[in-house]
Amino acid sequence: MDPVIDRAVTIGVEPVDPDPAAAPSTTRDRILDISLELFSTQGYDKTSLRQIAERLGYSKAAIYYHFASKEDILMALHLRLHEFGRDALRAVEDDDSSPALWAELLDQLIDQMLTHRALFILHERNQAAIEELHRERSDADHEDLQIRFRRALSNDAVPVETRVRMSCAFGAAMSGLVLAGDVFADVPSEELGRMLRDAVHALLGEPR
Amino acid sequence: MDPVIDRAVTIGVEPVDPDPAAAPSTTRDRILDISLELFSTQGYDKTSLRQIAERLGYSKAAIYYHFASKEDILMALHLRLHEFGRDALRAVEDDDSSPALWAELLDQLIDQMLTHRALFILHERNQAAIEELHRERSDADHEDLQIRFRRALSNDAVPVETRVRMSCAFGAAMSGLVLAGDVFADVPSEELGRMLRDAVHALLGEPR
DNA sequence: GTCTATATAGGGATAGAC
DNA sequence: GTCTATCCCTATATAGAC
Repeated sequence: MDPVIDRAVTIGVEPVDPDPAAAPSTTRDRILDISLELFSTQGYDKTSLRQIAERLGYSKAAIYYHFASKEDILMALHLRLHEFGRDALRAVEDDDSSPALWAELLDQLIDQMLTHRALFILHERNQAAIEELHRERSDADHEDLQIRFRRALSNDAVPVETRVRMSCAFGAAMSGLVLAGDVFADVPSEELGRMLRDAVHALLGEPR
Repeated sequence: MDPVIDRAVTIGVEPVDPDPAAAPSTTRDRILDISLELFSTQGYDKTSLRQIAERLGYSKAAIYYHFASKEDILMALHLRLHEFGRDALRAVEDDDSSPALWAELLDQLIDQMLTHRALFILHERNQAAIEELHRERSDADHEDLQIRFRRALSNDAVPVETRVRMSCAFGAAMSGLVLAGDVFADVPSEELGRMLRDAVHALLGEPR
């Protein structure tokens, strides 16, 4: 039984950061944190394992004890986000994708975005790499958030005008990630969150 | 005088597609079109020159006759977008970034986005690579659109609430690119454009 | 649990024949 | 204007010592 295989294969979602105040203790978590930072700033493809290893203080090969591949690191980070999104997504059910529910969903998503900004930026800036992830591994029951969002926007029971509005509301909520880099960095999170929710409701509030 | 160097260095913006109906005649244009397709679907980093050469029907090295590097291909595509954006950007001046002007700017941008969808998706999905482009080459007078947008959003003369709204409006206008892949593909462009403009004006129209 | 050393492949890029 | 052949480098990943 090679312990390397034993651990590396285990990339399930572990409880995310039991104590956020404490610095990451385990090597595995440190790898994830360093990777998150590098991936979200330089991009996944431009970041090499050598670079991660340098920051880690260990050798490159050490990473392979904790992760079976570079992609597995990305996958672990992706699952983190997925975990946060799952709660928010419970609200929106397949048969009822009303604007009201959508607004509720976005409210929660805005909170998640503001508290886990780096994680969202990672996804925003590395869409190609993330999609590649899904293409290769039809990962059992792990159904992607993006797919479920798209399904909601495809629901023919809802008029197109409304669905476009829903899409716009999503774009508005996430707009901080795309264009504005750190433009609104010094605006307190609560305040920014309020403004974003206002915008979302301006788009979805009165269905007309 | 090596003709290779002579041409490869010339990556200026040439008149984009004089006759859109005709298939691209020059090899250079074919390279750009193939690259645009591959870059925007698979991502810039995941696309190799070998792959482009295959589709082209030529050998890998042939590409180097037309472009000095892989990055130069991306740069040429980036300049295409830049050209389209320049017109729209003439409206928004540095000293006056009012919501009204911003709305006007977005109206034009929505049109550009709908007619040059692939080009926008390329930028949306390869932000990391594009930024790398700017980091290396401080390309003379070529000032990036993104930077100018950010400057407008940083203008302290405008209250934060308004600026966040402007950011949201931008996100709403571009929302089709991010989440929805081809969800609204069968909605006619004019109709979709109208809906998007509606959303933008809902966010910026009545300042409160 | 971490390291060294190494294998292997694929990438971008060059030189020069045709 | 296009192609072949080749170089060189860096990246991921493996084997196995400590």
